[in-house]
Amino acid sequence: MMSMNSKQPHFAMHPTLPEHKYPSLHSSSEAIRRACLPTPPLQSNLFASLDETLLARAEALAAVDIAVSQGKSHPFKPDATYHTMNSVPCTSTSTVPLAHHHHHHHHHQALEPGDLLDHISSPSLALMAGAGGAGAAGGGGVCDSDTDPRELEAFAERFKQRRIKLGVTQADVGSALANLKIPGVGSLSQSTICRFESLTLSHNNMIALKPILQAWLEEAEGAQREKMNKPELFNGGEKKRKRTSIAAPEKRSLEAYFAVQPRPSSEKIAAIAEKLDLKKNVVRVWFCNQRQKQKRMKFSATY
DNA sequence: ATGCATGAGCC
DNA sequence: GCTCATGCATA
Repeated sequence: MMSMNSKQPHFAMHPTLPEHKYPSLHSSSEAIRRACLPTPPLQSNLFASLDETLLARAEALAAVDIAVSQGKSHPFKPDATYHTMNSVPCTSTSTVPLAHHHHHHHHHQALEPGDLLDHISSPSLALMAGAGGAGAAGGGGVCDSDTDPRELEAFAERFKQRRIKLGVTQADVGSALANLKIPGVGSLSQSTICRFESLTLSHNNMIALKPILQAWLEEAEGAQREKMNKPELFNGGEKKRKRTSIAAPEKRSLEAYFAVQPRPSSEKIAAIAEKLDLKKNVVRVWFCNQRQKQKRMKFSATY
């Protein structure tokens, strides 16, 4: 039990595993999905022309899309990307939570064919059968059932319901985590709690957060029971970041490009940025976020 | 609930 | 420059 060394400053997911997010079940389709992605290393040269073709087609599609959608041209300067961040770590007050630890495998731009086989080194692949029992040392051990997408989904749902029953908001949960005093665990934002409940996090992220939220839930329910038993004792009771908004027409174009080339080179990003009149960095980040979005559990259709 | 962004760690 | 975890701002 507890294959992953999930403890460490925070929770370090796959420690030394070379790659691979989806443990067992759907690893195959995941692998297939990735395998379908183009862009092997050498592609730059060999496929340069092909790429251009694809790009052109995407552009054409996008152009048509834009033209047809509405005569409306750029409603405003999308380039208004303010990095207006005052370098001051304003909210850092309680934001010293789980640092980001990634092991980070790197399929670079190429996807290892080994994806299909890498499960041979999977950590908790062993016994998946007895999923039911799930002794799961509540402490933090990660047993097989913890990596089962269905179990995660079920837990997320139970979590939300019990959280609501406790009359606690997502934001409350996030800040309350810091009181758990779990080494390496600080607070989390409402966003993250929300994403956990809606499964819009990566599979690994879900696995890492589950034990923490489970610990909070158990403690919160325990505390409430305490109150129930002794009601008498406990009665009563810089500049901000501006979010860039990409207009619908531009967004449709980006999606068209993405469908053809999810990982455009720096040059292509620049070209796209110019055509859409967006800042290059905005376009780059958009692609990054789009890729990340594809990896969210919810969209990892495989089970 | 979700779009755009930052930053860490790695290549 | 990428991935990944995460968050602020906002619809």
